Amino acid sequence: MENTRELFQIMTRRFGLLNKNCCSVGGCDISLTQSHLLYEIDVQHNPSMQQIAETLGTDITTFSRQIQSLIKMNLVRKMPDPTDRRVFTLSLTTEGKMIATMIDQQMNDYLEEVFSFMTEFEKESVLRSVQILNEAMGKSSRCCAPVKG
Amino acid sequence: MENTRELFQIMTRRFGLLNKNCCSVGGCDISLTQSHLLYEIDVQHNPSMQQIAETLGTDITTFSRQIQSLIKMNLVRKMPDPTDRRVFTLSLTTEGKMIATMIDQQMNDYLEEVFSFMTEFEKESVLRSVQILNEAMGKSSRCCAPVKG
DNA sequence: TTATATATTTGCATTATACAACTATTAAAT
DNA sequence: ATTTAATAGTTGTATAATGCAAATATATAA
Repeated sequence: MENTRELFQIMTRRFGLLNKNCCSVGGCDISLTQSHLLYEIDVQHNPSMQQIAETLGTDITTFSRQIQSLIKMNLVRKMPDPTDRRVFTLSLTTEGKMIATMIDQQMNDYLEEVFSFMTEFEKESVLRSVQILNEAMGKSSRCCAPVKG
Repeated sequence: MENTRELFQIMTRRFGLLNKNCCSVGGCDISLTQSHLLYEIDVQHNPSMQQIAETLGTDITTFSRQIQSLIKMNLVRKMPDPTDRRVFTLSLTTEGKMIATMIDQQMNDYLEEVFSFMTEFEKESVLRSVQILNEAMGKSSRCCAPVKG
């Protein structure tokens, strides 16, 4: 009775709920979207606006405003690229880095709790599977290459 | 370098993108949220408004309006519960059922494509892992029990 | 039979989102 | 070199999504 889509539907919904809860840290109220921005800016090395917007599949105009509010919150810095004056590169401020780390920590804590209901063997298998899944989705032409409306 | 959170972050983002693309079927333009509503109404047996709203972690007032628009699109039916006149039970119309089935089919197609990049063994392992993950998240006190703001 | 709790809806305000049009800058074409 | 085309980003405007507060209707408890 449980088809493949059902399995993944439930999983993504649960992660959605998890994420919803996990982003308010240290008095700073971060939305789910914002936490994804912080995460991605942290991971990539001085990315441009376009880069992050594309990674996240967000319209650049929406993204521009999202960044504006993160700058206002003093979590993100926007620097003009010296080699191309059209481009701005993004980075986290000290405070932004701190918040990103806290969210990361909190998510890992949550995941640890989830893993506590598994055997060590199951945990390894799940981690490995997520990795495999990510790679496969990376190869797919349909995932991760957001087709604009 | 790839910590646990990172793995899951990437996975959920990719699924988010996948979902974004997969919900416009048969000329009918369904949003991601709406597809989740259709799915859940389909799965549960004549659920009440509250039931679905709670499952999805959506505020009941938002949900009320979401249902209103699905009714206007003739995808969902709302019937007064004979045993408790405060309650309305939800069900899919024939058309709603059709759309839900088409989305389900499309998602399964996408997933099949993703699986095509794996060995049969890996696929089995991934499916099993998602199942384990869902069960574990179900047991967690933090997932799936959306704590309101 | 009054008080309290539950299910749902509407008023209102806020936020998120995206398309179109704009500016500024760079790269390509001739 | 100079016009043309492409790229990066911002702002105007409109629309949709969301949620809190308050209201209505019904059910349950005191």
